[in-house]
Amino acid sequence: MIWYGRMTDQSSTKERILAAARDLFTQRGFEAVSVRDIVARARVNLGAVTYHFGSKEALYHAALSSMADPFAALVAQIAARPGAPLDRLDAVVRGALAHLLDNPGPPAILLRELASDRPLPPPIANLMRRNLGAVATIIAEGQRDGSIRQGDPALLAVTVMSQPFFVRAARRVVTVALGADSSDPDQQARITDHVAESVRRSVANTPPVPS
Amino acid sequence: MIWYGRMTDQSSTKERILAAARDLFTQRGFEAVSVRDIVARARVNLGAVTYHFGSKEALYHAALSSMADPFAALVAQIAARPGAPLDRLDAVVRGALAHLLDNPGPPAILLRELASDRPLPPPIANLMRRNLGAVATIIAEGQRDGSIRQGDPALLAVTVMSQPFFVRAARRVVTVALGADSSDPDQQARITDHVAESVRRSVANTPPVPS
DNA sequence: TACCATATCATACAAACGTATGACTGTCAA
DNA sequence: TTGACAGTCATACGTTTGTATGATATGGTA
Repeated sequence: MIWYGRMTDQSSTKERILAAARDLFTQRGFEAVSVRDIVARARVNLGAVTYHFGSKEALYHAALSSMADPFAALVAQIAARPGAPLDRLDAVVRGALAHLLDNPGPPAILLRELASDRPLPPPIANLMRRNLGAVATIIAEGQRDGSIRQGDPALLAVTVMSQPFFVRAARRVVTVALGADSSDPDQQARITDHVAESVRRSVANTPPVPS
Repeated sequence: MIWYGRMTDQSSTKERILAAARDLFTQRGFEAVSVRDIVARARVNLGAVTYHFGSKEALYHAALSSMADPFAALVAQIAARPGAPLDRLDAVVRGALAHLLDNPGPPAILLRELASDRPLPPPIANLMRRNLGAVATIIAEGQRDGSIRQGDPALLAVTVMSQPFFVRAARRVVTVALGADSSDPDQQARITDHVAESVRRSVANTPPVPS
C-alpha cells in the first residue's frame, strides 16, 4: 500500500480500523460493538470496513489474529529456551502473564469465546492449540526426567495456562480482593509471584499432600 | 401468584421465560440474544417480557440470580461443614465442579462478564463475593493451623475457585485435548480428580519446590 | 349480573443494525 | 493529457432491535 487517498493522519485507514476494532472487541465483545462504533473511534468512513475487510466478522477475525499471533509467538519462543522443565514452565507463566497484563485482548476474548457455545473462531482455536501444545511438550519432558508429576499432559497444560488467563481476566476481582490499586507495580509483582508459585506447586513431582 | 390468565401449559409464563432466558443467555450472552429469541423458545407472547420483568436487562438479572443463588448456597453449605481446612477445600472444589458440570450457566456468564469492562451485574458480583469469601475463610483457618501455605487468602481463593470455573468453561478444549467424549462419566471423574489434586498441591503448606 | 384486576395478544414505533451503492478524489502509467 | 484505478465519502436499503400501546380474554368479588 503506497497511497492513502485523502488520509492525512500518519497511520493508514486499515490500520486505524484494526486498532479500534481490537480495543472495542476486547472491551465489549463482538455483538456489543457496532461497525459504527469502530469507524467513529477510528475516525474513518462507515464504508471503510466493508471496503478493507469485507464484513464485520472478517474484521473481527483479523483483529483476533493481530492479537493472538504475537502472544503465541512469545509463548513459543519462551518455551523453546533451554533449561529444566519446571524452570521453563515458570518462565512461560511469567512471560505470558506479563504480556497479558499489557495486552488484555487475548484473555478477554478467549474467555468470552470459551463461554459461548459457538465454534471457536479459527484464530482463537489456533492460539489455544499452539499454547497448550508448547506447554504440554514441556510437561511431557518433565515427566520423563521425573521433575513433573504424572497425569495427562494436556490436562496439566490447561491447569498451567488457565492461571495467567484467569488472573488477568479477573484482575478487577483480584484487585478488589486485595484492596489496592490495579496499576500498582508492586501488586503486579506479587500477583505474578503468586501465580508462578501456584503453578509450580501444582505440577511439580512432590509427594502427595497427606489427608 | 394464583391464577395465570390464559395459560394452559403446566408452568407459568413467567417461569417459562426465565428458563428460556437462562438457556439462551448462557449459550450466547446478553447482547447476542434478542427478546424475540427468548419468547419464541418460551412460546409466549412478545409483550410478556416487558409485562413480567420490565425490560430485557431486568430479565437478565433475574436469570442470573436464579442461577447464581443455588450455586452460592451450595458452596456456602459445603464450606461450613466440619473438617480439616484442606479437606474442606477439596470438598468445595469437587462440589463446585460437579454442580458446574450440570449447570453451565454460572461459569459461562461469569467469564463473559469478567471479560467485559462494564460493571459486574449485581448478582454476579454477589456470587463472587460470597464464594471467594467462604473459600478465603477456610484458607485463613488453614494458615493458622499450619496446613495451608502463606500468602494473601484472597489471592489464594482466586487460584482455588478459578480452577472449577475455568475447567468447566474450557470443557470443549479439555475434551478435545483428551480426545474423548465430553459426556463420558469416567472422563469427568478423571477431570475432577485432576482439578482437586492440582488445587490441593497449589495451596498446601509443603516445602517449596527446589529450583 | 356487573365490575375489576390480571394476563395475553397482535401490532406499531422509532432507533440502530450490517451492508450496498454510486459519486467523487487524487495518483500512477501510458 | 488521459484512462484506469484504489480509496474515501455521504447516503440509502431492508432488517432487526427493545419497548409501547390498546384491545381482548379470564376468573374472583361484590
